[in-house]
Amino acid sequence: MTAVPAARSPRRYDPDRKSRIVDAAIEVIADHGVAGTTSRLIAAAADVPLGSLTYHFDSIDDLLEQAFRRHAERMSPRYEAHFEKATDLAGFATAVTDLISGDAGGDARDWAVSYELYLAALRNPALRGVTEAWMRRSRMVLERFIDPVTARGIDALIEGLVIHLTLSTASFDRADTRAIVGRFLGVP
Amino acid sequence: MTAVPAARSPRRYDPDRKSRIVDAAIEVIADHGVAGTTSRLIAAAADVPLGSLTYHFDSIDDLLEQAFRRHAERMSPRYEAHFEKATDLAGFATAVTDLISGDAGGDARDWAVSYELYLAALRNPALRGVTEAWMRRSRMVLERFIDPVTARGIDALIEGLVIHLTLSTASFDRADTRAIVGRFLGVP
Amino acid sequence: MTAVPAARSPRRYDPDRKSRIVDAAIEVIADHGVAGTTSRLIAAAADVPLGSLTYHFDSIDDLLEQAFRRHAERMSPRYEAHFEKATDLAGFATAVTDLISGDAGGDARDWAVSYELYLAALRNPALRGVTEAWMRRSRMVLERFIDPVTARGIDALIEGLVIHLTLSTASFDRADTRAIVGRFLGVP
Amino acid sequence: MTAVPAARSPRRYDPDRKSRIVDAAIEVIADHGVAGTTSRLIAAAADVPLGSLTYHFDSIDDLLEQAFRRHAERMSPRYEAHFEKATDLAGFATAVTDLISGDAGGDARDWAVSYELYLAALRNPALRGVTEAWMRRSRMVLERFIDPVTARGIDALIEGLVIHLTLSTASFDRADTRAIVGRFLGVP
DNA sequence: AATGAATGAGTATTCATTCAT
DNA sequence: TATGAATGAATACTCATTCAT
Repeated sequence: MTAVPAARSPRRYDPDRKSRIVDAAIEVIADHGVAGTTSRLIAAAADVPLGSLTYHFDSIDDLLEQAFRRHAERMSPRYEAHFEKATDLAGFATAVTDLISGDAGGDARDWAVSYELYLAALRNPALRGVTEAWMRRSRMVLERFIDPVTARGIDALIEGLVIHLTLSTASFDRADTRAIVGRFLGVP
Repeated sequence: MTAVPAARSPRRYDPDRKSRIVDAAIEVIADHGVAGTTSRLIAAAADVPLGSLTYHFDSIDDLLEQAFRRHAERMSPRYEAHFEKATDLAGFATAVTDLISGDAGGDARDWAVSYELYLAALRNPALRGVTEAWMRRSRMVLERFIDPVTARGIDALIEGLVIHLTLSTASFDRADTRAIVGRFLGVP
Repeated sequence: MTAVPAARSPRRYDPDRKSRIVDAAIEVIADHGVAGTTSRLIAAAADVPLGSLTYHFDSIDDLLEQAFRRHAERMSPRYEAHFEKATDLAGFATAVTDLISGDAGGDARDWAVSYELYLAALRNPALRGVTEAWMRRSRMVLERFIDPVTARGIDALIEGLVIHLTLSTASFDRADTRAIVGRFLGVP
Repeated sequence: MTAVPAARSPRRYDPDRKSRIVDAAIEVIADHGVAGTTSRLIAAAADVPLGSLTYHFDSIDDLLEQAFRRHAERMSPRYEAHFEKATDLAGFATAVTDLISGDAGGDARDWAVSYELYLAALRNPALRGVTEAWMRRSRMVLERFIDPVTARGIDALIEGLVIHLTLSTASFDRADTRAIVGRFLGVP
């Protein structure tokens, strides 16, 4: 006697839905920043109903945390791979320069999510673990080529130069970047 | 038993109220981040009624922009003053180290606001002018001691080290910082 | 002495809530005019929480549009039914007179909503379709008895007389109305 | 010792400011409707400070009432003048047709304000006097040519036709209007 | 006499979250 | 298990009006 003859649920058995939501959250953070990220935007990006979010996650903060965690865990291997082929200090300097100049895989969106993560971690201790792990892994890669203190310096240099590069509208000369890196490493 | 008319803060005529609101906004950004900044928080921090905000500012975005602008304009002179006393390259290296180690005036809150500004500028072109001006002034200070390319490197190094320092729970050795800076400047 | 938790209307599952809100909006427009219609008034009239309005409607303008649409669609059949029983021109003249004098179903509130619709349509093109459809249907009814040009005249006459009747505090003689209508139709 | 050397008040001695505000209110009603009319819009239109409104008027309702009153008092003489030159019934029919077709002075904005007045009067008894006076004067003009009952009919006919003409996107034939008027007056 | 700064009640709307189904 | 309707606190913002100057 009821009108609708069933057949509506368009997505039964959707095993990696939870994972897809996390990916969607990363995209939304990249596009709108944490400040502009809402449940609705994430649900829309993941193409799932709104209720699905609070079903799979305790809260939106929980979801954001998982999104940041995944982002960091995804960046680390890329970072590592980027330095894989470098064998000597000159090759390392080139790899660092590539990374800063954006010739590597990581694009502006990825960096933006990373900065969102940094800022979020500043206020949310639960995210400190994520940033610490990320920094530790990055530094371990760098320490394959240089001593720990210099690694810390190079790490910071990369961070700072990418930030300035991202913010600056003025063009940035690759040769300058190479010179800065070379100067720091003692590799002209 | 009826409602107490009580101390209705009779704050009429309050000349620099607008300015106070901008200051309050900077404080709220420092405490809660842009993502957590609301009209109510700012109004409470400035001790003004809610309506006062939209009377003095076109929108909350307008207010945030003015807050960031003031923050940047307040930081620049401090930055300049910090390097005032340095005369030679060794003194400069010490000043840079002081700045990074937080031995200078700028505290963690100031840096936090700066990073919020960076992130906001990433999405709001209106703020690009603010970040550009800030970076230009900083670099001009550094160029009193070193060539433009090196200045760019030191600028980035400061940025990156402060970020990592701020995020890291692990302690950071001042001597290490000095070593990194010295290495970059060729001042052991 | 503490706040009474009391009868928190546990109205979950309320199938035709959306429809009820539209009806409530029509009532509020009738009572307060478009100028005095607010979300809160509509929500109160429909006995739903405020958030329910923007859940079901994109905006209050969207809701008003749907309310006007429904009003027009509700009036047309009544209009048609009113002329159902008329068979000749004399009967038609009587029906027209009844309509104007308020002896028909439509009451002053209905007319008020119609005028609100007219005024709203003057500024909101999206409502033009509603008024056009309404006028087309009304005229089609009248054209069952008279030629299109005369129908246009009678339509206008009804409109104008009802407005004046509604606004006038002075009493209005039914015989006068009948005389006017008869004069126009050539039915003494 | 104070900074600003006076010389600021750009509008001292402004005797008909109050009158100008009333005119501005009429314009704002024409442009935005009563629903969209605000103190700020009126003040801006009159180029006076906001405080000037509540200085000269008890409230915004008081101002609106005066605006409507002036509008009606401005329309009546025009209405009268429009029929001045008509001498016989045929000339009268032409004048009525002109009025409806918009060939007379009154433009769409004036009619819009009139309808706003009608609707406002429906809910605000204070405005009834205005609409009554307006209708009385209009009818007196018409009664120079026709008997009171017919005048009432013609008055309503004009009202209704103008409304429909204003709302209709479809073009309206002047000859049709003339035919309708002629039919009513018995002037072919 | 005149005003612009100030106010707080009110506006529509957004939001993360709840919950009956 | 999964959802979409539902919620109410919170959001930014508007408003007519007040009032110290």
